[in-house]
Amino acid sequence: MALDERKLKILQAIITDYIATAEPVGSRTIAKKYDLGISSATIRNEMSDLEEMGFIIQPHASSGRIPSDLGYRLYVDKILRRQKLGDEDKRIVNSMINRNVNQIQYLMDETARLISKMTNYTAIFSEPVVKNTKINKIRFMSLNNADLMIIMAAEGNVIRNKIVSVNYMPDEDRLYEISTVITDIMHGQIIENIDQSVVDKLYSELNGYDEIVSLLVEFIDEISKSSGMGKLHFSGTNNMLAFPEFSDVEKAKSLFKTLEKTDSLTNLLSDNKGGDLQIYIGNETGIEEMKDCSIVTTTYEFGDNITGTIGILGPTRMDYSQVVSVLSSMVENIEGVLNNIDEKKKDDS
Amino acid sequence: MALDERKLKILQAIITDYIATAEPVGSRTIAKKYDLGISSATIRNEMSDLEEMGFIIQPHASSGRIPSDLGYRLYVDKILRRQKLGDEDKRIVNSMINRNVNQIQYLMDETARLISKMTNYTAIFSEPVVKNTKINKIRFMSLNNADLMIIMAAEGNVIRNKIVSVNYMPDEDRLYEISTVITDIMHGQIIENIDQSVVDKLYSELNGYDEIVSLLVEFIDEISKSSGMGKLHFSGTNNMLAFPEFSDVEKAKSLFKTLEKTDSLTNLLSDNKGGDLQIYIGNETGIEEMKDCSIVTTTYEFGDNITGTIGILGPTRMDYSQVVSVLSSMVENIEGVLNNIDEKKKDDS
DNA sequence: ATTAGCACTCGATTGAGGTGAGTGCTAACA
DNA sequence: TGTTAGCACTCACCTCAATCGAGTGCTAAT
Repeated sequence: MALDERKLKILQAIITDYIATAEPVGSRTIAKKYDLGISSATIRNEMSDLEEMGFIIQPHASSGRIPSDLGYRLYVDKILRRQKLGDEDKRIVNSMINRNVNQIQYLMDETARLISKMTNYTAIFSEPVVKNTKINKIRFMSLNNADLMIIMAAEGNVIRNKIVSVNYMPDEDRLYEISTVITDIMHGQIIENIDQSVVDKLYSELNGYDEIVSLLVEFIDEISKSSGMGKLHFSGTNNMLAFPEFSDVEKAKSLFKTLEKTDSLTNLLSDNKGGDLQIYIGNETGIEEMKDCSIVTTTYEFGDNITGTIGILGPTRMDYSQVVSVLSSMVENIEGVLNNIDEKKKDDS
Repeated sequence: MALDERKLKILQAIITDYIATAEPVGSRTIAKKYDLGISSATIRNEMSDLEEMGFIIQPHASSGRIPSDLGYRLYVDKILRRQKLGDEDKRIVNSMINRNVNQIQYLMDETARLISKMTNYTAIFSEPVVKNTKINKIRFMSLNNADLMIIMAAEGNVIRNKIVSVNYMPDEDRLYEISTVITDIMHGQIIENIDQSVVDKLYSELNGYDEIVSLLVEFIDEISKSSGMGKLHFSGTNNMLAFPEFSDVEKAKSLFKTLEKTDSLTNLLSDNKGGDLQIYIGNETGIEEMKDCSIVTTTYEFGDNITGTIGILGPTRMDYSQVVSVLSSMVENIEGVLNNIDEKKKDDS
């Protein structure tokens, strides 16, 4: 059985309608609402074929059809075309991004909020991963005579800090000198690749400050060991409650629980090895509780390193065309900003 | 009509049962389950009185009674006695707190998570408020030749930082000198009280660095102006979905929406002017969407300054005795830790 | 190949009883 | 005079059957 033009059009009509209504779509509805020039009976025949091919499903005999995961997949692969963002949206995105050029964390947070507002789905992003990036500077700041804050700045203004307790606290000037020495040694080093030779060098050049060096090494170690992906953040999870798919509180609760223990989700997101958008439909997510959900992910990067993943979570009947266009424009914009920072960094002495 | 011992006992039985079941409580249930030595008919008479006095409500004629806001209020004021935490809980709390002694933000976050886990309600806390506290140190860190990070450490290891763009970037040594001068001027100043004379002093002693000084002043200004209360954080909002009160998705959605726009909630929390626990029952919250919820709040403080509020949100029929005991023990523990930090600070030169 | 027509299916809605938990009232009792 | 047993009554909720209607599959005509 061939998947001709007409079948595709009918499938598209079913998906479009189902995205809007969340109700099974019948042949008559399509004949009336979508101007295909054929009667409901013909559509019925075609639908019967589409069902046999696995693109649509009848929830129960004698009800309309809903798209299957495979149907969405076909839609995404064959039919979906990227739309451009509207002017209004563009304006909002730009103003948001310009206000936050300096801090990636904020930028991502705001981006997620914006995405969830624009799409009414849930935005997910992983914190920028630091371990693949280069160290820029290390500084110390004594908070009192026992607590010392270690501050690390990495590529792209990514900041990490930790407060540690020390037995012996050097005075401020000495701390500054130490941090200068350390920065000299570590500047430009890729965090993950720091090995014993670097550590040895730190110890030998900073004789008498073994305590601080060992705390620093521990700090770097923690960052390096932190799982391949940063912590996940969500925005607009409440939006999920608006979908009839989750009008059953039990279902909503189980979804939220799944979102909370993030490991499986983290795996999913880290699956995207850079490059283009990735779309997981229904069971393709591999997560039982998300069989009625789809996730669209993409990565944002700068320099030579992938820094994080960003994605949109919605019901399987989500408006893929909107989601794809929003997501890709956002990433484009973010990367523009990040690369600007990157340029500036390269000028640095 | 007097509120005698027996009426109180009946009220307590109604509340206890309703907390457990979320179902209206009838006279026969009480006669059977609670050993009050009187018949259901007598209880009915007493319940009729209690209703007349406004402590309980009949959702519809001929159903059991449920406690009114006033009833819970009476319960909280007259009947409630603090319980002690169990040993297991104590162990968990202590190990959590010891792992996080250094960073208040983390400490609060973990505390909230713990509270929501222990109670199955929702924990709320406001970020420590900095503006009433004293500045400890100011440092700068150049990230590249255009971006400068300003770091402020305040009392109790509260850290704030901001990345700003500068036209002229002094070299590292000079930045260090500048920060030393600034710290000399500002150390010990209460953020909110910084006035023009201090600002003038900064400008005059740092001739030639007007740009950086003005950015610093702006930064301090932002912190000082930031509303009287820090950003709100939640933990365990999903727990609310488990309560039959919110088995209607619409209700859950409206509650979550309310939590998102935090202004009214912030007002409520900041109402607690230090001191003891405060309990808002149902409409006492003054928030329409929370008429079925109660909030128990308290403040944690150290030094001479109130630093933040922490609270528990649950349905009006929440287990007040548990909530109160958990909350007060947690705060006791937190304050123990914070005051330790404080001690250390005082030793600082 | 397409369409109109028709019988059929089955989920959703509606309405009528029935059920049971609970009340209020009254009269009897200690 | 406070307490209790008994009884009629109320009302949310459940169940079951009838009905409705959106939708299908099949067949025969175009």
